[in-house]
Amino acid sequence: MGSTKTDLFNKKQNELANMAKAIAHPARIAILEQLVKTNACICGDLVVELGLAQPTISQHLKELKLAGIIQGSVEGTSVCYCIDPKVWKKFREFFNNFFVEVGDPTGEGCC
Amino acid sequence: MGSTKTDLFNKKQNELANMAKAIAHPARIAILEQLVKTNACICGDLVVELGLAQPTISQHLKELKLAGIIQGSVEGTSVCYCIDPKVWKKFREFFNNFFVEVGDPTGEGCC
DNA sequence: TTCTTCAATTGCAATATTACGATAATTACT
DNA sequence: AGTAATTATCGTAATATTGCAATTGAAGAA
Repeated sequence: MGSTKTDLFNKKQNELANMAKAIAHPARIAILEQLVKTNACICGDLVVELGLAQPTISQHLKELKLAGIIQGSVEGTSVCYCIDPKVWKKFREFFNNFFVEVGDPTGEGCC
Repeated sequence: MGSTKTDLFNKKQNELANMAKAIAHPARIAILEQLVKTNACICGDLVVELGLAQPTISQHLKELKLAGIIQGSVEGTSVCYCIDPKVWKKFREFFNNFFVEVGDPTGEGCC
């Protein structure tokens, strides 16, 4: 126990769940916001911006990289991170498709 | 350690992270899909639909209810669940606002 | 009341996540 | 080589999540 039974669900459901998990932490949201805001890449500035320790930031970056939503490239002694626009769009579409317009005839749910 | 340092982040970031966490599990996504699909409410049918044990489903429902995205009301011996359209829309907007269009001049990130 | 049915809660085990100190790895510069 | 700067990884502790068996709770039917 303790681990998700992914085999019970279809690919889309697992994929969307993983996407949600990738952004299910305020630090990772803050990182993505920074990367979008500054358009280009930053690196260890993130450690200063957010108040978390360097290993913690590094770990969050790793998870975002694993999810594919960011890229990192070595730039001298520092590392430059940025959004992967392709994957970003994929996220955008997945969440958009999931949160379809839902009818509310009564305006107050159904029960 | 082990717990998120929510005080380092602003309200929007924490709120969005919590929303993401609410749907960061394929079972909860499957539940929401069912509720949207059947429009009206189901209840213990969810236990049959998904292959998880009754207490597990109950726990996922509890989390979704805590996030506010679903409502439950007693209907005889069974309980009827449904989407809260108001909160659903809020989720929709939050994710939509977060995943803004991101420019990709080169088409391949920035690093 | 007793029985049945369905859902919530409890208690527990397994696993995952979050955070950080300490340490390594990498690159640039002397 | 040695040093400084920056990031990744390791190891560990604290907490959170997932899942279910067993039980309890609540509502209707006998």
